[in-house]
Amino acid sequence: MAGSCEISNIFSNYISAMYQPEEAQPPMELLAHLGKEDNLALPAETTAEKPAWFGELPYFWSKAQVLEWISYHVEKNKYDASAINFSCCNMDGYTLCHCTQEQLRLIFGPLGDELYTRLHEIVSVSDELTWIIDLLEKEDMSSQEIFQDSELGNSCTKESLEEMKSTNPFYQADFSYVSGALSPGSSDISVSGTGMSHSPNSQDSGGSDIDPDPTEVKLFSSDDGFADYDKEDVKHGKRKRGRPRKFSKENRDCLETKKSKHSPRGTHLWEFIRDILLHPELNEGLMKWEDRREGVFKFLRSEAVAQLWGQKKKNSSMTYEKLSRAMRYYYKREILERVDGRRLVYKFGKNSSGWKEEEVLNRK
DNA sequence: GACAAGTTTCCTGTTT
DNA sequence: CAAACAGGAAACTTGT
Repeated sequence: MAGSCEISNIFSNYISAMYQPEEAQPPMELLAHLGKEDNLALPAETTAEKPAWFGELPYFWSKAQVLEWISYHVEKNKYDASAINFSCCNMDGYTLCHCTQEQLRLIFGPLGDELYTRLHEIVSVSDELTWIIDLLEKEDMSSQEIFQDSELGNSCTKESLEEMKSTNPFYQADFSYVSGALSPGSSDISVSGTGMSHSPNSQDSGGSDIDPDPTEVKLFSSDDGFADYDKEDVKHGKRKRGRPRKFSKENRDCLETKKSKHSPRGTHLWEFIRDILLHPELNEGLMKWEDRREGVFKFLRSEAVAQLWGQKKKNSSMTYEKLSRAMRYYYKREILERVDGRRLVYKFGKNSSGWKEEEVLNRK
């Protein structure tokens, strides 16, 4: 997995590149819409000098940003910092996000609860970004328990926490090492893998036609109960046209964990595609630029991309065929342009944005 | 509840 | 022949 700084760049890049056209939402607003001015927004006069952690999601904070964030809350709460074991604060945002409330309480005492709450308020705005976070999570899933992540070089190790358990007066409860404490609803997809994790193969040999990759597609495939609802009906003849209902609202609510009431706008297919292309380090050979300047790109593993899109939309029956129909609708709106004679190749049109190198760089 | 936007699903036919 | 492309038609989801 990439270092956290790198990911942090990816992330800010992602945020800034995202949903720019109509919404024109700068990152600041993205976070500020939390509305609670005391948890994020700073006093008006300080906003010219934003703290390092502001404007980025905690998951991607560096150690320095984490420290700054902690200091901010220590100060804000007039908390007696002498009670804090700062040797345990040497963690990056990734680690911080994985701390349970108990762990934070263990490290920070009563302030831990406050930190936990604040942290997750910030994190909860990241719903629209969770597909990337999910990918990162899954990439990491196999590799370690986060507190042992030598790459991150955290001094807040499992051992040190264990040790604190016995010595720290704040310690009250058991904790597990990985809590998956990201934004609520971020992982209700319950995937066991995207098929993207560490597949050094990703036959970039120019063809998607080898796409199928059955093992991989199987990984995507659904346990979520929506998947095959229609196949039977199709076989047996009549089936309503168009998208069938999945479940009644009640049933769906039972199956899904809580999700923010209105899923954020900006989850458009072309943006999803663009963002995959903008983060080759994350897309692991799903797609590639054919002509970066011109915005020409190609699906390398079309079915895998479709599955990923399906995951994002919680629709496990997504296929490239359906995805491509949606892509074709973009021709009329000039979000995409046709590329004749080339299979699986598309081109961004004049009504798309955020993919050009200048645009991406300018927002860094 | 109506409406619009953006898909999603299905289908038939064509091209590669 | 299979896979991809094209587009019409209709249904669905979500936000306003």
